[in-house]
Amino acid sequence: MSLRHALLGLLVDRSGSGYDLMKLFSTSLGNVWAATQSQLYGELNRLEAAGLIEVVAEGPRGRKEYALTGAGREELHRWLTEKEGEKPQRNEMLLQVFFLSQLTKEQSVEWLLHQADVAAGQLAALTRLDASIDWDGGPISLGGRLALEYGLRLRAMEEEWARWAAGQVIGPASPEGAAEAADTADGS
Amino acid sequence: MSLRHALLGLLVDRSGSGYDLMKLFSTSLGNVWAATQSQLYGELNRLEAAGLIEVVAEGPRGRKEYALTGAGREELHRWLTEKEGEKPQRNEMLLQVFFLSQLTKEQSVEWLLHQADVAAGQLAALTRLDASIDWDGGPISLGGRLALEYGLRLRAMEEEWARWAAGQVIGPASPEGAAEAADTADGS
DNA sequence: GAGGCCATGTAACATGTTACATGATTGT
DNA sequence: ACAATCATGTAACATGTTACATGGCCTC
Repeated sequence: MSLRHALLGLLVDRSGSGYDLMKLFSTSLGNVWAATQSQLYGELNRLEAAGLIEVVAEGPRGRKEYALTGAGREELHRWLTEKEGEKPQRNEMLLQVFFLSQLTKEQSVEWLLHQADVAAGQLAALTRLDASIDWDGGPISLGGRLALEYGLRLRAMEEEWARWAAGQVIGPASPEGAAEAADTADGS
Repeated sequence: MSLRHALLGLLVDRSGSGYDLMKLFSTSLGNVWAATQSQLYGELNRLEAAGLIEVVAEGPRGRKEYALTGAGREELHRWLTEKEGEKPQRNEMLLQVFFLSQLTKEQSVEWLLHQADVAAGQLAALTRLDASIDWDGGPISLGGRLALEYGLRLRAMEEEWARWAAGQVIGPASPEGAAEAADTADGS
């Protein structure tokens, strides 16, 4: 139930409407937590019913501007300090890796190099994002910087891993791969 | 809908009952894709209704042993070769990082070092797992090894990142942190 | 015959996705 | 007036979680 906490966190130091919050999910925050518009408005209503946020202003087009209540601030703090057990993990890419043997060696290598390219592309996108943000002393900026650095390290790791894995598939010594033996200069 | 594909993948080179498959999810495969017993039995029935698997034997206690059909094998292959757009990402730990400024510096550092310990523990667990598996020529073993290596690199990265992040929180130069200034020997 | 494992399932609920619906306001 | 953007919502469906229900088989 972390969408709830994402919303509380965003409302900590500025009030905003669902529409405002949506824009944050589509940009910076979307890199660590995704949410659809549909989900967001529903959750805002539930948060208000639970007394964790309240409407502090109403604007044109039915705009409702929300702010944290004391209870909301407490809940956010509780969530940040609790230690929880490990959550179930899911990584579709790794699931596919598990069953990579269903493909031919050539297909597997191609697949892994594609993953490397995807990771490289994500790394480039994060690098661009990094350059585009002015890291002045905003309140979210420390956390944002740390999260971004995680992303940079993660994608770099993924690219390296995928290229390494492609090498593993080809094999430390692949004697039967005669088709691609263009050069006979492999020593030792 | 990847639970479906996880089941297809597991049934590729050996038939098995829901109970058998459950055990795989609680051990090796559980590291990349989690599933509950409840979900699993439901999905098996749906897969059979869709003609992707079939009951090849019935045993005691209502045991039903499933095997892939041709259509199931095709679907698995399709899933492995399709290129899909990026899925919504969610990482609760990073979400918390985003809002770390709600804690004091001391609390933030403690929190980050705790994350480092968690990652280190996971790394140790994977290392133990690695040592316990005999990597003979099983059909799943190549994919399993690659996935495990990903996990090892990921957790190592996470630990390093968390320790680095703790350093960032303390600050490149923290003039007002007088309490911990035990040594005055910081050069430059 | 009793306890432990084998084996499958249902029900209630929470969370997330996709598509659609509705309309106000602003700028040109 | 027209389009773009602002703004909130509902409905149907898919996926995932937790708890409970039911009973057969095997070994000691």
